[in-house]
This record gives sequence, structure tokens and C-alpha cells, in this order.
Amino acid sequence: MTTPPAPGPPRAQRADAQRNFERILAVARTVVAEQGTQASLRDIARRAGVGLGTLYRHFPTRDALLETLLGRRFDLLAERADALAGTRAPVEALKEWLGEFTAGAAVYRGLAASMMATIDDENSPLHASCAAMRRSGARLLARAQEAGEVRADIDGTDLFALVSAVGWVSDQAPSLTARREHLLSLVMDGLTRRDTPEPGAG
Amino acid sequence: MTTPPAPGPPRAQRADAQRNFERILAVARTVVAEQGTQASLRDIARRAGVGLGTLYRHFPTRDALLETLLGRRFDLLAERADALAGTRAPVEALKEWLGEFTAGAAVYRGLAASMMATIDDENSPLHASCAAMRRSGARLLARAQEAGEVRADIDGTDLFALVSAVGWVSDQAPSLTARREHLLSLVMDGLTRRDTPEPGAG
DNA sequence: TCATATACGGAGCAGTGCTCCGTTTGACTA
DNA sequence: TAGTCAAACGGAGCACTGCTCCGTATATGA
Repeated sequence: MTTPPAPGPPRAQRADAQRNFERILAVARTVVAEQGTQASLRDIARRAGVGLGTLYRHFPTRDALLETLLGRRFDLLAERADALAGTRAPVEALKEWLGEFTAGAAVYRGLAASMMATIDDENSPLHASCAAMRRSGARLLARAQEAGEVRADIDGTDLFALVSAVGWVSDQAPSLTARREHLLSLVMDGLTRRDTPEPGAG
Repeated sequence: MTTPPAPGPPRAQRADAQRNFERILAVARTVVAEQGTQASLRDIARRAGVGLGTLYRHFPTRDALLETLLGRRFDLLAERADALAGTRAPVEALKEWLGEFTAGAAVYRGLAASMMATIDDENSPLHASCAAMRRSGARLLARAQEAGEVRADIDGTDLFALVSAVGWVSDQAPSLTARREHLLSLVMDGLTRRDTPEPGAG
């Protein structure tokens, strides 16, 4: 029996909420890199100096938190792909980008799995940024294919899957982490055409 | 104040214990295929018709259970490799075996990860059977390399890693499962030398 | 038949993800 | 500046988990 809630747009987000959102995200990035995606959310909340309820207010599920982390990573990778497309030769740009892609998979331990899951789930909030990132990567691929340097019978999904797979496996055992570059180059060698052998390849 | 425990070898394993051991293992195989390696051990115990304590008596940790499952799979794959070595041409045998390898990874959902972990852990009870399986696979690889059909600068670990990676990624999303054979062939194409192109390849 | 080593099974503990709700606070208004 | 209140906070609590412990039941050998 008081005045009704004011109509119109809702109030702006409170400053403490925004601050906590970023704090949680920053801590989560660190903890996930340390412990993988199974890290305790209580632990993340504690280290961020917020209550568990606050964490859940901002990220209603564990996946929501991981998705936000991953979404930002996707955006960075998309930007990076676009930048490389403008400054490097087709195959070099592609290889450079894929190297950064797999290296990132190691830091975001276990996120490769979440990433692959979004491919089929169009309702995932990640789907959009994941698709955008893949489009940027696919442009690099197309450039290399048009230059005749990468076999034409693969698409962005194939490439994405193979590179994620290498990123994942490299993160499974220390002795494999040491081989990440090598494994990636084995895959890339298979995708690049060798009709025109290039001398002095490492 | 009674007679001391009889010296000499301990009594033979009781029949009910052996029965429960096999029941638990059989149920675990099913449940892991259904739900992955994160399946509830309580659930496995219940479906096997034994108490939780019984499960833990036989398999003191979750890993011990998974290791037993995986060890049996390794033994089968080792046998299979040896059989193929005797009946098929080098590259065909290798491809056939790797196909079975990746297909198995799908049934043993999530076990690829456990598998990779044993590579660096010599204390793991799995290490022996895993190494034996890899040796059998490596013999297939060596045959194909000696025939000049697979590039010489890779070893069994590279092959094992790449194929596990493909097996893993194929299990991450339905749309990728459909591409498993294709992804594997992309990798294999990269490993096989194409100096002698074979017509009519699909 | 009996004695006992062995195996069984589930209550209990400490941890987890996630929900709920009483308390606090930042931001807008007068 | 004081008052108001939606929004945000934070942690107790619930249902689950992996794993331990120990009293009870039983298969086995004498």
C-alpha cells in the first residue's frame, strides 16, 4: 500500500556488485589454472573475499562461471585471429594462431571440454562467442586454403576439433606438454599440402 | 591364549569375494560407459547388489576401479595388435588397430585421461599393462615405418598421444562423434607418406 | 559341528554444489 | 543531509559425494 515500484528501466548495477563480479572472475581464472575446472567454488569465493551466496548470485552455476571465463578467452582469440590475418602470410598466420590456441588450452585447464560441448548446444550463452571465434579462425583457414597451402577437404570444425584435441592431450601429462609444439606440427604437416615443398622447414 | 594364527600361506580367497569382485567390475563397465568416470560409486555398489564397504574393500579408490577396467582393455588391445600384425599389411593393420583404439575410447568415456596420466607415473599399477599395450602398438607403427609408408620422425608416444586426442575429442560432442573416422584419417594422412599416391582414396 | 579369518554392509565424517532467506548497503529522492 | 528500499551480501542448511570404520554375518577348514 505504498507507492508502486517505479516504472521504467531498472536501477543501474551497484558498484559493489560490479566489483565483486570482476574479483570473482579474476580469482576464478587463477584457481582454474591451478586446479582445473573441478576447483571448489567455496574456495574461489573465499579467495575472492565474498560469500558463497554472492558467487552464486553472479554465476548461478559452475558452468556459468566457466562460460564467462571462456567467453572472454574466445573474444581475445577472435581479435587475435583478425589481427594476424592482416599482418602475416596465410599459413604462418594460421600456425601462429593455432599455437596460441593450444597454449591457451593449457592455462584454461579442462576448459577444452566445455568448449567442445558448446558446439552442439545452441542455447549455450557461449555459443555466440565460440562461433564468432571459430569464424575468425575459419577465415585464417580459408586464406590458407585459397593460397593452396592447406588441403581443401577440411572445414573449420575439423580444424577446431584437431587443435583442441592436441591442446587437451598436451595437458594430460608433463611429458606430453613438452611435445605440444611437436604434436601440433605433426597435425599441421598433415593438413598442409606438400606438393610444393618448402626448403628449410624446422 | 588360543592357538596362534596358522603360519604359512593365507587362506584362499572366498568364493563370495571373487563373485562380488567380478560383479562390481561388470557393473562399473556399464555405468562408466553410461555416465563417464564421474559416476557415483554408491550407484555402482547399489546396482551390483553389494554394500559400499564391499566395493571399497575390492577397490580402495575410484582410480583403482578405473585402473582395473582399463588394464583389461589394455590387455585386449595388446592382443589385438599382435593378431593384426600377423594377418594384415603394415599400414592397414596400423589403421585398423588405431580405429579400434579410438572407438574404445568412446565406450570407456573419460578413461583416455586416466590413460594418459599413467605415462608419467611408473608407480601406477596400470603402467605395466599400458606400456605393454603401447609396445604392441609401437610394433605396428615400426612395421609401417620400415615399409616406408609412415614418416620416420614419430615414435609410439606421438602416435599414442594423437590417437588418444582424437578419441577424446570425438567423445566431446555428438557432431564430433560422427566425424571420428574422418578426424582419424586426417591425422593418419598426415603421418603416412604420400610420395606414392594411392588412387581412389575416400 | 565348531572356530575364526575373511568378507559384508551401512552409519558416519568431511567435503561438495547449490538454495534460501534474514541482514546489510549503495544509490536515489526529497 | 536524512530517509527509503531494491539490490546485493553472506552463510546456514540440504542433498549429494568419496572414503573410513567397525559391528555383524558367513564361508571355509579342522
